[in-house]
Amino acid sequence: MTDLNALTALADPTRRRVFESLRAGPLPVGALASRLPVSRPAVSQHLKVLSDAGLVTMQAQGTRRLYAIRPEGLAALRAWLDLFWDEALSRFAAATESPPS
Amino acid sequence: MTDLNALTALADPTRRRVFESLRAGPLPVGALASRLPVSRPAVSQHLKVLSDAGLVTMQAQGTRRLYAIRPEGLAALRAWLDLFWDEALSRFAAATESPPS
DNA sequence: CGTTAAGGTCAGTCATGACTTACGGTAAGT
DNA sequence: ACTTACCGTAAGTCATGACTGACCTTAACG
Repeated sequence: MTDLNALTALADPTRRRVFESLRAGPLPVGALASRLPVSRPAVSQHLKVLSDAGLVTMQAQGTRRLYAIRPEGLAALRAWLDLFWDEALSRFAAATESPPS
Repeated sequence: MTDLNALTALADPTRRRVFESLRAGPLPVGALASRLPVSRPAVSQHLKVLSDAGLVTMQAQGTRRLYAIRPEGLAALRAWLDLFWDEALSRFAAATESPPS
């Protein structure tokens, strides 16, 4: 079984919100927590999971920690999805060449 | 927050194995259960979740139920991923046009 | 019809993990 | 040095959900 830790990391709704909040650009932990309905430690823990999954990067600025999205972390997941996607396309192509009798 | 039930459905490891086992072609529940380290009821429940997420289809054959992959169920997830992917590409393109001073 | 094969559903158990409060550590401001 | 802002970690609580065994239904086969 392929292990896609990016997938399990993004499965949690609030963690996905953290990830999506980073789309507009890097943010410190406090700013993230203020936008979300959970406490700051919770956000910290989510960021750790995302970081371990290679989905975000951290850059310290004094006591602030700027977190940013790391799109390459999605590569494996994308490739896995394309596996099924391409298969569907080839099946469709085969069906087009020899239509059902 | 975008709700991607396909993502949460595929987050579970054994459920992902069920889904992957269907890549070779449609299979009845029993055949799936025999290949996996869980009981048949467990597989049934996983198939229900996958079905609710639009990831598999069911076709009855007597008392047998043939389950097959439904690739369109992955469309929303793929589109969501491409959101971040394209953003990364455009950022890279922008950085190429105006390199950091 | 009885029997067997195939599979969905129920009820209950158990572990994983998301969350909070409390605490400790570090950097900047006065 | 004291204080304040910012953040990570520890410990503990609680709910979600994955799994199993038992039960029931439906269809094919003798």
